[in-house]
Amino acid sequence: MASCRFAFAVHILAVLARHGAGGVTSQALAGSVNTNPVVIRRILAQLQRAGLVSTQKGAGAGSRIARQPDEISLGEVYRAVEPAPAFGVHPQQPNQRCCVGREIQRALGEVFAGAQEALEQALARRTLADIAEKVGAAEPTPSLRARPTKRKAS
Amino acid sequence: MASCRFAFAVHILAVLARHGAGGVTSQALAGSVNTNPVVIRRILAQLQRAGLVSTQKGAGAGSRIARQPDEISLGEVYRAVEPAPAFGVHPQQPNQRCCVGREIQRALGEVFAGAQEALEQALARRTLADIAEKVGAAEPTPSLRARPTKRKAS
DNA sequence: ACATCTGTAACCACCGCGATTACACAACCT
DNA sequence: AGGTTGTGTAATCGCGGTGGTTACAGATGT
Repeated sequence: MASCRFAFAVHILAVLARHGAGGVTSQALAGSVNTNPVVIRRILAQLQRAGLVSTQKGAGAGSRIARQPDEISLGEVYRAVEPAPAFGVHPQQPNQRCCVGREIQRALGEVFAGAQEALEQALARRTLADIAEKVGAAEPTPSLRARPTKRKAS
Repeated sequence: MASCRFAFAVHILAVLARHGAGGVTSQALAGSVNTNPVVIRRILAQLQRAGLVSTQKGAGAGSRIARQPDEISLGEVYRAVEPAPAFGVHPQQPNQRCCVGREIQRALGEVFAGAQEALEQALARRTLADIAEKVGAAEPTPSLRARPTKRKAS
């Protein structure tokens, strides 16, 4: 799993948690994450499907968090954004004439399932509130809105 | 982590565990995994560096397992073969003018480390002997060797 | 010497991902 | 209604990683 979608999703939710009821546009979120608004909207769409976020369209629109931050576990966020399993198996079928090749996939499947389970349980023990707390010591973000030009990282 | 190197590595070690002291060539292993011998040798090189396997070069060469199967945990195999962490972070630096952007990486780092730890511990609880046991119910593999060279009781 | 097999470099094709552009649609405002 | 703003989504591009393949030097037993 080399994707950073999960990191982006947690970042987005952390910003939304800080803003509470105030809607935040994808462009503003893109400004904080430092990426393109479309990338944000793609992740936002996944979070909507999972019921973690609600988005209002049209003028003066924006997204807001759909639940209390302490009721959103990072395990949920992970599953919302990374539906594929973290482990890959043989791309080609192993040699069925070899007894190892015949049975290895089943054996590996059990191991992978156990590891995936452990991973998700570890994530499930943390909530978005834990993240927001670590981040929230500072003052509210100034000038998240109104990013007229697209500039590279400072 | 979409790579299947870990699956290949476990497969290779399972075959070696079955063959015990008899050396198995990369070509024979490739026949069981159903891939190219070079792919096998690449993984074999990593397993050698980790001290899990010993290889003899030259004519009539081959690889054999370097420890008892019940003393090789899958966590070791995982670390030998997948040195990179399973979680990716922001490819670009987040916006440092946003308090979330400033702190999110540290917060995510802690979470990721915990999840990675849980994953590796889950793998560490299984050994190669567990895999070999699930696989080993059947009879020894016939005709794993491709070329009619040395005939070794398999 | 010879045959065999490993180690490694080099190269290719493919896939997934993030970034970007473009455009249709929705909602709010005057 | 019309204009403005912002979402949803498709299409495309470039990049990096990965498995597959070929090629070749070096090691080693017979």
